[in-house]
Amino acid sequence: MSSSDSIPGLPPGPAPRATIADVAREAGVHASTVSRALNPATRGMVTEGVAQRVAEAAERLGWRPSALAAGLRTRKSRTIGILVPDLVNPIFPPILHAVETLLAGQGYATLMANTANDPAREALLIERMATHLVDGLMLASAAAGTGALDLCARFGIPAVLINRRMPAGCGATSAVTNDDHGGIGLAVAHLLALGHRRIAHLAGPEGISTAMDRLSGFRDALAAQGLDPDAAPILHAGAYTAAAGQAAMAALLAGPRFTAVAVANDMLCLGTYDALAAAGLRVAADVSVTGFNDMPFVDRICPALTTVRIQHAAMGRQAAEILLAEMADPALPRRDIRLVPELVCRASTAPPNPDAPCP
Amino acid sequence: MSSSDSIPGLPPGPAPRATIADVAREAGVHASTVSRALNPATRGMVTEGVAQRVAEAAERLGWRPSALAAGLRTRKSRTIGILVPDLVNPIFPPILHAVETLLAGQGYATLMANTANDPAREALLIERMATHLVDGLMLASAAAGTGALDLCARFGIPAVLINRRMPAGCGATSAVTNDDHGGIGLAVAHLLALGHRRIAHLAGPEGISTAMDRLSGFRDALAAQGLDPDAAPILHAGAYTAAAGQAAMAALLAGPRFTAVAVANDMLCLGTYDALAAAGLRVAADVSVTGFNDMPFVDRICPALTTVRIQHAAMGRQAAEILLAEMADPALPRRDIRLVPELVCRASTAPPNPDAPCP
DNA sequence: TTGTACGCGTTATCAG
DNA sequence: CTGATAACGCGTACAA
Repeated sequence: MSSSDSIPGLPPGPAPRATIADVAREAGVHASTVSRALNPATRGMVTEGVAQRVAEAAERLGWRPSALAAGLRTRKSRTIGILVPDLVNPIFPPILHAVETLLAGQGYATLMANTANDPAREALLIERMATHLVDGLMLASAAAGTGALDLCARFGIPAVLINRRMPAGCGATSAVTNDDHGGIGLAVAHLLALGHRRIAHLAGPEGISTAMDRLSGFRDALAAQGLDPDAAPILHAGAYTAAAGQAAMAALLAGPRFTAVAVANDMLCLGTYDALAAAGLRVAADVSVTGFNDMPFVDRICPALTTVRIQHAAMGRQAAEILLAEMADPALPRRDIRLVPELVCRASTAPPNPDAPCP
Repeated sequence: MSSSDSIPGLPPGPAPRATIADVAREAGVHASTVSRALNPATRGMVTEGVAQRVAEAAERLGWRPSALAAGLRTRKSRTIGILVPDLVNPIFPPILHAVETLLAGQGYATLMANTANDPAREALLIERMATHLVDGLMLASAAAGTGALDLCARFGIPAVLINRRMPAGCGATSAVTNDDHGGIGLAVAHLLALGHRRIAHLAGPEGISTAMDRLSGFRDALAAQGLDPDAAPILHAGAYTAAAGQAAMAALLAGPRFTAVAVANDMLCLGTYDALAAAGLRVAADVSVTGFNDMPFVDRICPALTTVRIQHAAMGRQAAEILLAEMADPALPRRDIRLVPELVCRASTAPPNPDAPCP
């Protein structure tokens, strides 16, 4: 009975896919021999001549192993999932790109999904990935607490965090993040060196680890220079969006005076530029602005943004490497990688202008 | 502290996945009944009470169906693949985002991969997706001919093209593209209305359908106004990158004079800006520039780019809808959707300046 | 070195 | 309406 016979009850598929049994028949060997001959790990168990015959037969029939059948047997899908909050946020594509490239090189397929920062959606997607038996999961979106990690644990899926850390104590998961604390310090040091003393901080949304780390880095950097962090104007934006940045910056401008602002995120800077323009202030000339991320094209905006560059690609690559390593050996100690950022000086910062308008 | 670190009574470590047989035992029915009760399509075949008991048992055991086992049986993985040339190119994230969102809503998982515009890599990735038994494939990267589509046909995988069309005659595949021909016409009409008569075209790489369509649209738009297309300076960039744009623009500037340039792609415009600056020319004031795509943040560059806006998200959404429809009914006629673009006027275009320097 | 036998978890079919 | 049974395609102890 040939496997290409139509199976009663199943719709007549257009493609009569060859199975391992077909290859076995074609090569004049048994199916298990085919399996051994074609699996690199077990090729040694078979005679050179047989291996060749099998390979030729497989080629002739255009046979492709079914990852589903193999996975069902091995409990491994050679598939890895990655969850990002919002693909349209330009910091994620480079990460995703690096991840996919590395995983593809190791023979893994990448299952991608957007959570839209919605915990319920995130949970649903994780379940779906569990259903698809992903071998590992990369979370760039675990903003809303430990729910996602709990799910991974329940499904027994190895996980790694990207650009996010859980609160201290929940350290059972590796994370690859940027050194946000030190990064914002670079920006503050730069502003101080330019002569600024009244520096504001436009912080990210409360509860997000990058926002908290950058805020504390900002305060510590001021304190290190003998300035009082409590005297600095500080405001949290509602989200990492241009609109939220504009609103927050407008509010900041209504408060105590400052000559420079260290912003927690490039996207917020776009709104910051708008708010300054609306207030009749010039970036750099009247108020210096620093960003964070060095996302694509901020070197092209007007004026070019001085910002803290994150190693996006390295982040994705390292996270993927760590995940693969922990999949191979779950007993491996968890890691907490902080990549070191770098300040990129452009045109949005300048010495304080004593003649600047009000703020 | 995680809530799931230990379930009392169960051994810690790798999660003991429940199977359908466990649920059947728990609910006191047969495995087939469980399958029927939990599958929305067959729920009607079981008693209400039984369905409820089964659902509860499944919930109690935390059972998740194995997509692998189900797929092995049904020959459907509820997974769809999407190939993009380069995730870092900002036109793709919105497309991918829209695709994933729509597919997720229909219960599909999205397998994503970068081809890096490498046909060999593309072929490998398609094979891998075939291996994973994707139910359909979306190709945003079929630049190098019909090889990809041949593979899909051989594996019997329904496919849809995004932002790319095959040469006429290869029309066995649906495609969702932008109306590139008409789109560049909008840009040319705008430049003509401003008073420009010597308009150049910085074209995209030869052999890419978007580049060819935009080029012919450019020529037709000139001809429609009684201008001679053959007199217009035209040069192909080597790739859709800023660097290629800069090189091509520099070459264009060395040729016959023009007061405006319709560029085939926003990314090329970035290089165009550089080349103009290097030649001591001001964008808009000396040479008007139009782009194509309206990719993120070109409204923020200096000067803000006048460009042709593509409906990226709609492109992804429509393509996904078409793919799902054709998967459901392969006999459906193939479609060739052209989305209509829109001109966005910003600051990179102005009336011709008679006093401009040389070009 | 190769063949045999079985199981991975699910669904389709047929019998009751 | 439900139970029993047989695939789906492959990997792998175990036997030969």
